[in-house]
This record gives sequence, C-alpha cells and structure tokens, in this order.
Amino acid sequence: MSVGRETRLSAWIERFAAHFAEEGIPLIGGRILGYLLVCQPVERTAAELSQELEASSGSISTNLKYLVNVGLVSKRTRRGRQAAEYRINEKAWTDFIQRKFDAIASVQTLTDDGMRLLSGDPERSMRLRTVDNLYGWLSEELPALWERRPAAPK
Amino acid sequence: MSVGRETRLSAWIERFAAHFAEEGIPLIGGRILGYLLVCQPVERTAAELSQELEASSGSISTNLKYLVNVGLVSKRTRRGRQAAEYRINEKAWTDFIQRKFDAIASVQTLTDDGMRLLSGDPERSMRLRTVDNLYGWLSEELPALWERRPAAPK
DNA sequence: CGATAGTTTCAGTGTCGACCGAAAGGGATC
DNA sequence: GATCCCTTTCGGTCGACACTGAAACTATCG
Repeated sequence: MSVGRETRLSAWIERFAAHFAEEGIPLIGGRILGYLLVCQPVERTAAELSQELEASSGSISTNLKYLVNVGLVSKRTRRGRQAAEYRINEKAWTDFIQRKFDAIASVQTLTDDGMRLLSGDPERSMRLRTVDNLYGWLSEELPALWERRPAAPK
Repeated sequence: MSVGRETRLSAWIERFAAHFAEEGIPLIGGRILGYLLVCQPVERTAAELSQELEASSGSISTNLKYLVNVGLVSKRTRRGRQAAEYRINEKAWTDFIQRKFDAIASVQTLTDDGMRLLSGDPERSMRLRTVDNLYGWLSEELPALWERRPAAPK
C-alpha cells in the first residue's frame, strides 16, 4: 500500500527544512518556506501554519517576521479580515542567492586589506596572494554571471 | 603616533575571523586561518598558536583538527621533532569555495524531487517551478564557471 | 462597548556548541 | 626505562538561540 501524496509532501518539507537548517535558518522557518511553496491554496494565516506544522504560535510569529523581513514571504492584510495571510514570494529567491554571492565576494575586500598591510613584503604575502587572487576572480565573475540569470517566468 | 604593522595585522586577523565566524567557523578556527596566512615563518606548532592567539591548547587542538580535516591547513611531522608543524594550505581554498557552490547547487535535487511530487498539478507547482528554474540554472552555470577558474600561480 | 478571533510579546526552558584547563597519552632524548 | 615536552582527550562552564505557552495587544463584528 502506497503512501499518500500529502504524506510524501510533508516528508519533502522536512528535508527542505533540514537543508536550510544547515545554512542557519531555524527549522520552523524552513518548514514554513517548504510548506508555503507547495500548499493549496497558496495563502495561509499564522494560525493555520501553527496548526499544520505543529509549532507554537510564538515560533510561527518569530519566523514569519524573519521571513517577511528577508523578503521570502509576503504578508497581506485585508479589510474585513483580521487574520493576515502569508504566502511565498518566490521572486525573492534571486535576492536570497545574491546575498550568498555577495558574502563570498566580500571576502575580497578583506584579503585586499591584508595585501595592503603586507605590501613591500612579497615573500610574506605569497600565501595571501593566492587567496586574494581567487576571491578577486570571484568578485569579478559572480556579478557577471548573475547578470545573465534567466528572468523569472511571467 | 602610528600603530605598528603587527598590531594592525592582528586587528586584521580578528576581522578575518569575524567574517568566517558568520559562516559558522569557530572564532578560534578563523584566527588560526588568518594568522597562518600572514605569519613569518609560515609554519607554527600548536603550542605557538596557543600562545600567540591566546587560546587554550584544547581549543587549538580541536580547531586544527577541523581545519586539517577540511584541508585548509596541513600538518607536517618531522623525525626528531615531536611538535607537529602546521601551515596554511592555500591551494585548498578552491575546494572550500567549491563546497559552497555545491551546497547551492544541491538544492536543485531538492526542488526537483518536489516538482516530481507535484507532477500533474501545474497549478500547484507554479511556485516551486520558479525556484526550481533558478536552481537548475545555477547548477548548470556554477560548475561551468568553476571550470574557468584561474590556475593558482606556480 | 463587549465579545471574539487572531497575532505579537515575553519570560522561562532546554539544547547545543565553543571554549577552557587539567589530566591522560605518545614521542623523542638521555 | 625514565624523563621531558608537546598534543589530544575529556569533563565542566558559559552563553546563545530555538522553541514553548501564556499573557498582552489589536482588530473586527455584533
């Protein structure tokens, strides 16, 4: 007897959350992301998320605030409805990735400063130079690559 | 009155360590990396690192083990010398970056599995598709970019 | 205005990991 | 083999942070 689609989806959500937990995103935040990516309908209230993800209202609130803040989730309020609706903002994933790239490229300013401190001492700066060259190349290429990213469909 | 080069270097090491602390590398590990990148001579024993970075022998040992393990530092033992010598393995920085790229690209298998679970439900898979497309593109382009990386000098 | 339904805040709890320092372990020299 | 020196292991402490649940807050509707 095969397991249902919803069961497999919740297992998938858990894997999804586990991956981002390794990147420092709280488990519940990752679950929210995964859930909002596949739920039907697309919008959920905090209370619904709390129930379906079996997480306390406090955790949901904290993590929604964080996710809205980084743009991955958007909050919509409607007159006549006191409950706000949350949904995935899939467009924001590009910014999410870009921040990762920026973090990598930013090391170059660090190695660059180091090189400057060692200027006039080529012997000693050899090790740093290798690293600086790599990051220098990355901080050229990553933005260039990023320019070529495909436009999000419609 | 200007501060000495060594003073500025230790400030630089601290900045360096702080950056990688944000990426999840323990502070002391980051200090070791920064220090080994600029110290003269290039090799240090654990005891020396402990003294110069003002960290306990235990912390130094733990972090060296970790850094050697990921390849960023190499350990050399010599007959007639009981103290092992540690030095930066600047070549390994490329692997270090590559692991980051791999981590990004690996999300694609995740989103791909999700898409499969939602197959036959185009309406519902729209959100995931956007994300999947982005990661699909990345997992094509990042390895391609990586191929073009400059060779380390000599 | 009162009642209701939802969200946010906050204090408290538990877990995890970095760090320390002392004790144990292992080579090297005599 | 005994001694010395250095490294690793290990128990313990501390601080950070995710999470909870109850209380405070806010908004809507009767």
